[in-house]
Amino acid sequence: MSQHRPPGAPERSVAVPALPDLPEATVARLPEYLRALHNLAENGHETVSSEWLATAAGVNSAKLRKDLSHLGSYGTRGVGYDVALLIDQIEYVLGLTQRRTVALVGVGNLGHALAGYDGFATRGFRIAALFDADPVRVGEEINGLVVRHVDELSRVATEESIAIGVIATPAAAAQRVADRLVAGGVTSILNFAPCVLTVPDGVDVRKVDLAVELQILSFHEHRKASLTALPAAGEATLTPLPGSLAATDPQEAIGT
Amino acid sequence: MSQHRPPGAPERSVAVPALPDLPEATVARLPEYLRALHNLAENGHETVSSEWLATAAGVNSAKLRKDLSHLGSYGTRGVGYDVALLIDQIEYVLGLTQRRTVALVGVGNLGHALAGYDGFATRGFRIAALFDADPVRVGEEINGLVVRHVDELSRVATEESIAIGVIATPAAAAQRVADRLVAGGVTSILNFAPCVLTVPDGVDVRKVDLAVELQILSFHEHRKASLTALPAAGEATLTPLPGSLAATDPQEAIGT
DNA sequence: AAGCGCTTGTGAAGACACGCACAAATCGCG
DNA sequence: CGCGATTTGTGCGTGTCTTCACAAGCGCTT
Ligand SMILES: NC(=O)c1ccc[n+]([C@@H]2O[C@H](COP(=O)([O-])OP(=O)(O)OC[C@H]3O[C@@H](n4cnc5c(N)ncnc54)[C@H](O)[C@@H]3O)[C@@H](O)[C@H]2O)c1
Ligand SMILES: NC(=O)c1ccc[n+]([C@@H]2O[C@H](COP(=O)([O-])OP(=O)(O)OC[C@H]3O[C@@H](n4cnc5c(N)ncnc54)[C@H](O)[C@@H]3O)[C@@H](O)[C@H]2O)c1
Repeated sequence: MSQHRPPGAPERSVAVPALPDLPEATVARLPEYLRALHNLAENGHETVSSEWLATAAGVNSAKLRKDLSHLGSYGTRGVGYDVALLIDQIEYVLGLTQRRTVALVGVGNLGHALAGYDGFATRGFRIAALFDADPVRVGEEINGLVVRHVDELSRVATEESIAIGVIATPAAAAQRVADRLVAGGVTSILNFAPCVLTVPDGVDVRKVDLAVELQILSFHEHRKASLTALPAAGEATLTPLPGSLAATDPQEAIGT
Repeated sequence: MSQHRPPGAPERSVAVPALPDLPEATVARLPEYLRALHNLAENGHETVSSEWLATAAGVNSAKLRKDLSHLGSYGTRGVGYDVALLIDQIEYVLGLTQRRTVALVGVGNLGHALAGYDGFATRGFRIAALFDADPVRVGEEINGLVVRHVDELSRVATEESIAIGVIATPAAAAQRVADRLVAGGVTSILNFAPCVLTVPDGVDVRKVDLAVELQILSFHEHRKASLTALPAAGEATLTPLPGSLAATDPQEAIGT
C-alpha cells in the first residue's frame, strides 16, 4: 500500500490520461457511475447532466462532478456529459479495457453461485479457473469450466496470468489460499471468508462479509428503536450479560 | 438519516450505556472486532490488549482504542480488555442481544447460497422467511423453510416482525421488492442487486455489489501495471476509444 | 452578434477520520 | 509500600472527504 512514486520519473505528460492519482473514495464510486451510464446508453441517451447521473448513482451532484473532474474535463458546460465518451473514460481508468481474468477458489455453496453468475462477464471480467480442495468437487464441470484441485492453484495462476483471485472457502482455509494466490503472482484478492488476510505489500485485498453488513444494519435498527421507544423504556429491558449468544464459530481459531 | 436528538431530553445517565452516538466508521469496524473476540474467546483467552486485538482485526491499535472508548471505558490499564465483557458490550451496542429476523427475497443462484449459509445463525440473525416470484420455486423447501410467493411479502413481514430484508433478485425487480419490504414495516435492507434503491427516510439500505469490488481491484491492478511498466511503455498501448466493451447488461434499464 | 439560460468545474469551509505520542492508571514484584 | 513495566484513553496535528456556492463556458434564440 505504499503510495510513493519514484521521484526520478518526471511525470511526462503523454497524450494518455496517464492514470491520475484518484482519491480512493472516488475510485469506489466510479463503478456505480459506470453502471448508471450503461443503463442510460441502453435507453438511447447520448448526453447526461451531472444532476441526472448523480441521482441515478445515488450521490450528490457536486460530488459526482468533482469525481469526474479528476479524470479530466470531459463535460460540456450547458449540456452535460457525453455518455459514450464517459463510459470509455471510466472503463479506461478502471482498467477494464483489457478484460481481467479471475480465479475462483472454493466451489461450495457460495462459490457455485459466483461461478454461475453472469455479472462477471457483463462487467468486464472472465472467470478463467475454478479450484477446490474436496476430491468430490474436483473434476466437476460448472458453466463450461472444470474444477481443478487447489494444489494446482499457484501454477495455473501463473500460467493463465490470473489478475484477481476470489476466495470463497471456509475462513480456516482462506489464508492458505491467499498465500497460494500470491505465490502464483496474483496481486488482487476478493475475500468472502470472514477473516483477516495477511499479504505482502503490493497485494490488494478487499473483503465482503455478509455478517458485517447485517450487523451494521442491526446497529441502526437498535438505534432507531431506542430513539422512538426510550421514553417508554421499551427495549431497555437490558439483560446485561445474557450468557453467551451463539459464539462457537466452526471456522477455527486464528492460527497465529 | 436525520441525526438530531430532541434537545429536551437531559441525557439521563442510566445504568445502560444508552446507545452513544458512534461515528459511522466505528460502527463499521465493530463487527470485525466482535469476530476477532469470538475467536479469542474460543481459544480460552480471557483478556486481550488493544495491540493484539487490533492486529487480529487488521486495524491500527490507536484506532481500535478510540473506537472502544466510544462505548465507554471497559478496559483496564496495564492489562487490556476483558474478552467476555467486551463481547457483551459490542453485541449490546450492535443490537445483537435480540436475535433479528431476516427475510430473504429471491431464491435463485445467489439466494440459495444465502439461504443455506450458517453464518446468519452463528452471527446473531435468523432467516425467518424466503420469497420468490417464480411459481416453480414457490413451495420449495430450503433448510426447513418453505419458499413463499412474493405477493405475501408485505403481510408476512409485518406478521413476523421482520427486521431486515435481503434482496437477491434481478436488478429490475429490486425496487418493487424494496417497496414491498417497506410496506411491510421493514426498515433495514441489504441489497445484492446492482441498482440504486429509493426508500423513505428512516429506512437504511446497504448494498453489496460484486462487480464494484472487482472493478475497484481492477483499478489498482491497472495502476500498479502502469507504474511498473510505464518507462517501457508496456501497457500504455492505449487504444483510446476501443469501441465498446461488453455493455449490454441484461438487467433491464432504470425504471424511472 | 449579443443575450440568456443552463451546466460544468472548482475554491473554500466545514466535517470527519486517522494515527502519533504521551499522561494517567493499573498490576506485579521486590 | 513503592517502583517499574505495561497498557489504556485521549489531545492534537494532519490529511481526506463532503458540500455549498458561484464564476466561467457553452449553445440556442432572437
Ligand atoms: N454461503 C453464503 O451465502 C456465504 C455468504 C457470505 C460469506 N460466505 C463465506 O464464504 C465462504 C464459503 O461459504 P460456503 O457457504 O460456500 O461454504 P461451503 O462449505 O459450502 O464451501 C466451501 C468450499 O471450499 C472448499 N474448500 C475447503 N478448503 C479448501 C481449500 N483449502 N482450498 C480450496 N477449497 C477449499 C470446500 O471443499 C467447499 O467446496 C465461507 O467462508 C463463508 O463464511 C458464505
Ligand atoms: N449469483 C451471484 O453470484 C451474484 C453475485 C452478486 C450479485 N448478484 C446479484 O444478485 C441478484 C440475484 O442473482 P442470481 O444469480 O441469484 O439470479 P437468479 O436469476 O438466479 O435468481 C433471481 C431470483 O429472483 C427471483 N425473482 C425475480 N423477480 C422477482 C420478484 N419480483 N420477486 C421475488 N423474486 C423474484 C427469480 O425467480 C429468481 O429465483 C442479481 O441482481 C445479481 O446481479 C448475484
